[in-house]
Amino acid sequence: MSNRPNPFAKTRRDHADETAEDYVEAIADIEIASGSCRVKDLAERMQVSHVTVTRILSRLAEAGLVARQPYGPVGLTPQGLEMAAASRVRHEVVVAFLERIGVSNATAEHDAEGMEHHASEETLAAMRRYLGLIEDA
Amino acid sequence: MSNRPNPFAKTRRDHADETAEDYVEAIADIEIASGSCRVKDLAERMQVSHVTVTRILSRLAEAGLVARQPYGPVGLTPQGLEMAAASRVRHEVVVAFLERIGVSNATAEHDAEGMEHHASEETLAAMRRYLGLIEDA
DNA sequence: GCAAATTTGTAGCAATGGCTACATTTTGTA
DNA sequence: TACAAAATGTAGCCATTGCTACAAATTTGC
Repeated sequence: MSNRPNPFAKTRRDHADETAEDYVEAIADIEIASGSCRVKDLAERMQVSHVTVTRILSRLAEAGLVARQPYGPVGLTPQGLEMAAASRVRHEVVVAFLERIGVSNATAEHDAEGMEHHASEETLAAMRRYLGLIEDA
Repeated sequence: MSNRPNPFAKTRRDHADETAEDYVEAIADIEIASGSCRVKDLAERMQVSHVTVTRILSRLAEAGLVARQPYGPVGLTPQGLEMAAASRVRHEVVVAFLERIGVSNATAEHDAEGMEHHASEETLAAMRRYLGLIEDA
């Protein structure tokens, strides 16, 4: 049909949460790749100024996701690590799924970055099923 | 692998453009469903206050996507109609695709609302291919 | 036709995320 | 060690998108 009363909405509400997930995931990646994560690393990765990174890190620190000292490296709290793990799983599922249907790795990585925040558990389950990661009907 | 240098980024830049597409698409839908679109209709649909709608419409009007007069109905310019058509096509592809892999209609509609803005042409092409809408390898 | 209800507009506040410019701290190196 | 370079922090600006509260216009209903 053509009607879509309001099945969606809310889509543009939780950008802050998406940002938190993106940063937490990036921090985990950078720590793994480089041993430690610095503000500069995040600024390069997110392609924003170090100022923006600093402000967002402050908010994440208040939220208990990130731990750090002035001029020091950026670390994740247990809560942050948990979020990073969950984000990573979702990211990898979406990337693998896109690649499976024929999308190049580069595009899959790019698109997944934005799509992973909007894929519900039901959709992720469907993707896993398609990938053969689970067996149920 | 574990490395994702910066293949993505930019994801959280163009929220304003996403908003424009969402509103333009909603306006087209509402016009079709009700004959005309009012500020109040958009407020209900987007689940925000009428104030937010009014301000966003002002911006869209400046951008040449929307045409309207004070206290009057909301209309789309030719440019707005074009954007709405493109958005609708993408939306329908994503919804149909999600349903095809086993996602319920309600969830497909919901998830598509957020995902459609992050699906590149390459990914949309892969979805169409999967749906059998195009034939090329 | 006029009062009440509904709709829309405007003012002004908050949070988020961009930025530049400038200050400060740390690091690296001569 | 001392100075230069690099990395961070801070101040302050802008745009976007939420909101409530209040004003004005439009529609409805009697």
